[in-house]
Amino acid sequence: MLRMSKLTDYATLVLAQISTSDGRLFSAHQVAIDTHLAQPTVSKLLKALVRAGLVVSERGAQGGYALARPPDEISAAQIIDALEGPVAITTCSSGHGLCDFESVCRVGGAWQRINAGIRQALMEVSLADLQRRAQPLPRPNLREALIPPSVFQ
Amino acid sequence: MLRMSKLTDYATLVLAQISTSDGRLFSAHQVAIDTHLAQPTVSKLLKALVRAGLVVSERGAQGGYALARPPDEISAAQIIDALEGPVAITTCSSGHGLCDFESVCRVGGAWQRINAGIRQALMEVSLADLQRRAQPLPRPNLREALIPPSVFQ
DNA sequence: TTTAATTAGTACTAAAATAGTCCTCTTTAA
DNA sequence: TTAAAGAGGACTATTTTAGTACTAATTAAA
Repeated sequence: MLRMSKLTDYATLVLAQISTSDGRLFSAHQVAIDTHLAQPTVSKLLKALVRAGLVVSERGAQGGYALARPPDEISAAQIIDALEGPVAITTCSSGHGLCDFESVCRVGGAWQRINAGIRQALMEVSLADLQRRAQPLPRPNLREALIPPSVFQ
Repeated sequence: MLRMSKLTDYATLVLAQISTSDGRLFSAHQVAIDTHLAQPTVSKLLKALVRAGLVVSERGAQGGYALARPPDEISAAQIIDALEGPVAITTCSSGHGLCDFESVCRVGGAWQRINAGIRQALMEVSLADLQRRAQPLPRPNLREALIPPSVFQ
């Protein structure tokens, strides 16, 4: 189904929520209220987003979270990576030649190259884009992604 | 992780294998041997591919499977759909407004539109493309997918 | 007409991934 | 000193996915 996990979807909501800050920090508690997500889930998401560097945190009373940089400098690919690790549509595309079927595989790296194309397109979509309703998003050119480099030289 | 299931990956191998036919039918048994996949798995895949109309079958002794049409008329999107149902990267993007968070959702249909862009790109990639090693693949233009239709009128 | 090869359909089981929660520790403002 | 926060990790339950098995239907050929 080529799907993203629910948590990544939630993370987008969380990021969009804290992007509305006027400079103050958002506590996980407040974000949970605003997004209607359960607080433990929100905490988990925010911790992952901090680890990925998309969000900064301050500990202690009056602590909380804020975006690490403006919404137009946070890409959809980074959001997905933060929650799920690098985008990879097949087992072998995330691996390093560990595929059992390599000797008989007739589809070579095609899915990997498709994956790279999608990933590149997702890098060009920002959180700001995601928040803009009915706004343009890049459509990956997967066919181009399969053209061997020599064609361009 | 935006991933495809293993079975979809296998299905690509299976399709590539039967595309080598010189007109004869491939039995599930033979495909299993050629691809090094377990036969029950191959059977399951082929049944799904028949149901999706990508492959045709003949029952009975000497029966077997063949591609329903040439490899360049079978798209990557169709292969994924056959095994996993329509591509949808988030729960809400596959649904029909059943999302619990709709009232507070600040990201509207952005992921859905990204999904549509990826899907469109995958429709432009054929089985023949997947078999060609190091060949071009369309890269979806997701940014364009987010442009509201009015912009084009 | 019988048999063997072969697909169709469905149900089931086991394994893996995902979602969600909880607990303990650390930090910091009041 | 206390209470409000985040950090880190462990754990459980649920859902999804992969894989297998069984039975029925179909057809060529002996």
